[in-house]
Amino acid sequence: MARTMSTDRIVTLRGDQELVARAGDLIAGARQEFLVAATDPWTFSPGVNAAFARGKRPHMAPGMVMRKLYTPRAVADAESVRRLLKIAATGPEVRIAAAPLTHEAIVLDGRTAILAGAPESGVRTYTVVRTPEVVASIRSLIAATWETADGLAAFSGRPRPDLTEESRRILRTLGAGHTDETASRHLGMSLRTYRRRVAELMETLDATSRFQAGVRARDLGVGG
Amino acid sequence: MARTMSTDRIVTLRGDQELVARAGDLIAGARQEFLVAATDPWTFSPGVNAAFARGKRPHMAPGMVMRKLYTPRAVADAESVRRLLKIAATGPEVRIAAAPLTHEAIVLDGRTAILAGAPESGVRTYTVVRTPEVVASIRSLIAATWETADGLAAFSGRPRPDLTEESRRILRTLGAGHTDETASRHLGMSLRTYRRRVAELMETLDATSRFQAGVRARDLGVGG
DNA sequence: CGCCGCGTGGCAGCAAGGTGCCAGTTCCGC
DNA sequence: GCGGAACTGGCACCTTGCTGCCACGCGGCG
Repeated sequence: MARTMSTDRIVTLRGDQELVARAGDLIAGARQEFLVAATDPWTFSPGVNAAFARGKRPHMAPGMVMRKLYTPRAVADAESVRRLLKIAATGPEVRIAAAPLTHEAIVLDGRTAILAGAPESGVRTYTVVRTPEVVASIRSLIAATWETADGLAAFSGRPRPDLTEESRRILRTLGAGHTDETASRHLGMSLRTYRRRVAELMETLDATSRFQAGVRARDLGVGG
Repeated sequence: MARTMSTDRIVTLRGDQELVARAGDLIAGARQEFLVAATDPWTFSPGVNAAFARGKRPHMAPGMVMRKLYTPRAVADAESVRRLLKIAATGPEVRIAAAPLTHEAIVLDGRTAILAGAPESGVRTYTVVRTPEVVASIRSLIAATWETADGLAAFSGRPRPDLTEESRRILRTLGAGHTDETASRHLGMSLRTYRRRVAELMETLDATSRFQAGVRARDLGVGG
């Protein structure tokens, strides 16, 4: 029958100090998975960065999944993008969701969720949840948003390579799924030259496999 | 200081009957907003439809926002799409998120969340949450997923393939530009199995080259 | 128990992709 | 005309990707 949860499964903390004091070790103790969803990397700063400063930082162990999901606000200017790229360089994956994430959320190892609430009379509140169903739901929703979010690359202001008409034609034949053999004949050039073109294209697309090249090409709007 | 939530703010219900008995009025009582995130319209059926059958159905009042968010599985075949279109015709907005929503969630008027958990010994459990921060977070995440989800119109044509989590992982490693060798090791499977998976994936993507598969994968929002 | 179906992994062999090398051609500018 | 840079295509060789075949292990099922 209906069963009320034990009270320690959900706790509200008031202010950053209390967050650090009560949840710092929790955050640092993440082992397999560390998910963050927030508007930008500075939202949590007052509290979480204070914790991080004391070494209470989740360790980037091998096999650890560390994902940070932000809103477009996090890439509003070039400076912000640079800071994000620096974050990404230290290990975590970073993506930008199209929609605003008004409430920051952290999920630790799929077992604990830390949810930021609106400030009450100037003091930020944080809710620590351990109820399995609730944490699983939040984790699932973050995963869904993550899935449709763009990688940082789309925002790093990397100038999109300007492709010649021939390059576009080659990308189209590649996208058509032909073999190099038939594609080259179709384009009226030798196999050798065709492959040379493809190699050059992959260079400009910064791709190391044809699959990756396909993804990148699609991002540029060609290939389909 | 730390404050433990009052115990009635989070309750776990066991089984559909209990859901109907204890939360039926809650669901029917939604006035401004009714959000559902689930894999497909039939996941909740045993419990919620039973409640609906007794007239405990949220009323489509003017000004009421009623949104139903499903996964690609909900539009896996033409029959399912038809049923969804019928649902949409009665009022609610329906969208399809690219990613799997493994845990069903309902949010009522931004004040109450009902989260489905995994069945325990055959009995489905539902967790009713009223903690404001938790509900607000879940609502925000559903909104973010909703924002990037596609309308039903995009699917009334051909059904988009329903990819498993493993498939997504494989597409991501492909998109990362690894060789099969390193990719398979990274995913902890043999080279042979990895290639088998890739072959299967290319089949479902209807691609004849890896480049083409990359393009198709990008169209589905995975691989980057 | 044996038998099945099923998923996995190793191996072999082939197909496809990728590249260094060199010869031939074209198109400059001197 | 001459030399050289730039581009092309053929050849050879290697890597990578792809798949058929078979063996092994595992969980039902009679």
